[in-house]
Amino acid sequence: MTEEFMIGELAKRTDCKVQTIRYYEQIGVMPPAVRAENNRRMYQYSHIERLMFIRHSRALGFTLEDIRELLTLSDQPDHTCAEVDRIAKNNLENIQKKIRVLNIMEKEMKRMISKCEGNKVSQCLIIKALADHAIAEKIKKTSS
Amino acid sequence: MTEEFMIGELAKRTDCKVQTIRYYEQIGVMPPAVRAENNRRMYQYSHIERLMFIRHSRALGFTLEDIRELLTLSDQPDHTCAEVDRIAKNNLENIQKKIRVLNIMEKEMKRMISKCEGNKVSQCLIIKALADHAIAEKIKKTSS
DNA sequence: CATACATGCTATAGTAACTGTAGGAGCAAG
DNA sequence: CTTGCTCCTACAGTTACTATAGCATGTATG
Repeated sequence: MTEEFMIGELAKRTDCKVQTIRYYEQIGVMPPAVRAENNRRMYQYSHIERLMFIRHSRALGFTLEDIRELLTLSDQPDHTCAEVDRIAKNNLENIQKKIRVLNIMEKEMKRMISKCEGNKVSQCLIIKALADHAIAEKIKKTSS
Repeated sequence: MTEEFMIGELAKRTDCKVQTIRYYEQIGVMPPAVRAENNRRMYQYSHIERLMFIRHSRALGFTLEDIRELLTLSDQPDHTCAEVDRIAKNNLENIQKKIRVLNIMEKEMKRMISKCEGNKVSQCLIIKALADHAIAEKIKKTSS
């Protein structure tokens, strides 16, 4: 009745590497797989769903710790989703923090590259800029 | 004449942890420090410069491998700075790639959060979105 | 002079999220 | 019967640090 398949098939259907699936099982975000007689992991559709949830969440920047929590919460249908909301908002903030830092980096890199005129290293303005400037503090302020 | 100081002082003056300096020495981006009689690492002003170069470069997103190359190049004043340019441009591209991915993540996260109305987990649209949507492919396309 | 505290040393493990490899077993096709 | 594919376990490697253990040395204070 319920279609069963092995790890390679699950990997294909979720575009996730076999080792990654085994890793997820090991750290407990995927349940311990039921084994066939020959010791091979057997999966069903529900595992595709769960793994998809994990991969989508990862693609959105959630940590595996976040995902562990989200999965626990999604198993408690009557719980308020305030926790879910908190985790999601926290993730959004982290993303925005990274964007702010990267925007500064991008600006600085563009500035440095535009100034360099392809001379010798001794006159290279990129090298000079790296030795001199105070970008580190800017980023420190921004990311806090 | 030339002022000498120990690792803690170097750490303070560069805002870099002591362990990080030792780590940089270990992997060879900082030179093996000259040791005092009591085996302690002794530094001079030139080490501040070099370490600053490293920290600035790291703050701009260069990898330690990039930095290793940049340092080698900066020791060859007569070499053209074409290589420096290439490394810098590559770093800029990596930054821009990350920004593109993070912008998509941000948009998706905002959309998800805005839709959720603080109900029960069973109706939580964040959980539903994580189970369903196809953000992963978007990001895959973008980052390539 | 004794003691406490700060700083230094080495060596090793831990972090995040995988990815890759070694070495071996089972199974189908040619 | 051999080739090739997939599966298994267990462990090492990646990046850039950070932290810890256990010990030695140096300085300041009572």
